[in-house]
Amino acid sequence: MSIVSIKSGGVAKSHADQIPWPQKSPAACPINAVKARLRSVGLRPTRQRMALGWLLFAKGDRHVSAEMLYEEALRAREPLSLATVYNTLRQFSEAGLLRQVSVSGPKTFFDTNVSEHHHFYNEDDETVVDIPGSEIQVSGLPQAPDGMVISSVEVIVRLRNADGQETLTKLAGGQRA
Amino acid sequence: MSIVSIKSGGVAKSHADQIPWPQKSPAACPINAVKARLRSVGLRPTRQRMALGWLLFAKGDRHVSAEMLYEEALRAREPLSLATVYNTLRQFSEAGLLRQVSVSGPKTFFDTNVSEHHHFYNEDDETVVDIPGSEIQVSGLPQAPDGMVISSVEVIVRLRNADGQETLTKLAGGQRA
DNA sequence: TCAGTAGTTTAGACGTTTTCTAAACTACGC
DNA sequence: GCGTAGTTTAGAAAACGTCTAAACTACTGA
Repeated sequence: MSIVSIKSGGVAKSHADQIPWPQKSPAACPINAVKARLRSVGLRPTRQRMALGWLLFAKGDRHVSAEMLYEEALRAREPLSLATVYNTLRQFSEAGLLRQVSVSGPKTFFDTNVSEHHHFYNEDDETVVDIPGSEIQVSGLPQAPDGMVISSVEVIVRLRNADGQETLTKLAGGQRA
Repeated sequence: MSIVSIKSGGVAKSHADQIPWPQKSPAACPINAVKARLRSVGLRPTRQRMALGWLLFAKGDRHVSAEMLYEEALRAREPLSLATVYNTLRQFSEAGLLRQVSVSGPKTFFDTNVSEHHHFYNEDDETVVDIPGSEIQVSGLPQAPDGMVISSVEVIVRLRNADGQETLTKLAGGQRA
């Protein structure tokens, strides 16, 4: 549970920062870049972690759940188990390579963009999207309570269909009042 | 639905079991107030819903999970099933009597304060607390994407122990890298 | 290069949280 | 009261994630 130092400026910004990621330069071999990244955070570059790292980081910003990533890996003919996907997502998050997004749906989402930014959450289809740009600002942040320290600040903007269709559908559905 | 927002001023929530419905009008009997509330959102005032409504709304602002509320109801000698608690929490939320809090832990939390305010989430003991006061402000809110409408804006401030003890303990635990 | 070792993966069992099902029950209008 | 639609319920089942122990593998040092 330590997304530890994504923020708050100073602290131990893992070695990952030293390795510039989405490279345009064709010179740097992506495979080696993934390997270097894993090494830099103390994770052995196994076949499975390389494959997942590749899927996660080679496509720019992504919001994935364990199940989504697992299926993607299978489609890419990378045999691995679902347990490995769960382990890997957790390890990547703890290492600061990923960030967990606080949407309280049934699934846990991970974001490959660990820099400061915020999210739309579409309640109707349960998807997560970055809020574009960076105009959004949180001011008047409170002190953390005694003995505690702020580990992250997240803004979730929840969205619904404008016409409320989905909501009505849902209401009409199951055993509701 | 606007009897809702009772501001808690650091109130000691020790044994508020006897504290009656917090309201100005002495005429209205608390029981009837719950009943009226349920009726006003189109829910039949059954024994179970009355009991849960009472537990939820008679004590000021609360953050409850289904399990917590279920146990509380049992302690209060209100026989009902866990399924009813889940159904009721969902129905109350859909009716706007409660608000779901976006903390992506294993449990879903519901807040009896549906007015605009934000939360601390303690990652170490998985508790939710209101951010006191209302200095916190979100500016530069983006437009909702086409066809969508903003249903809520939530700020989650995640907290950790300052010394990182808990985190280290947890790390030492399972099968980590 | 090779063996030892510590870290990793895996299938499947398991735990927890939540939803579903179908039968019994109940609030409410007439 | 009666009928009916809305509710509740226990238990089954689903969904999500973690754990276990055995097999596997990347790395180290010789």
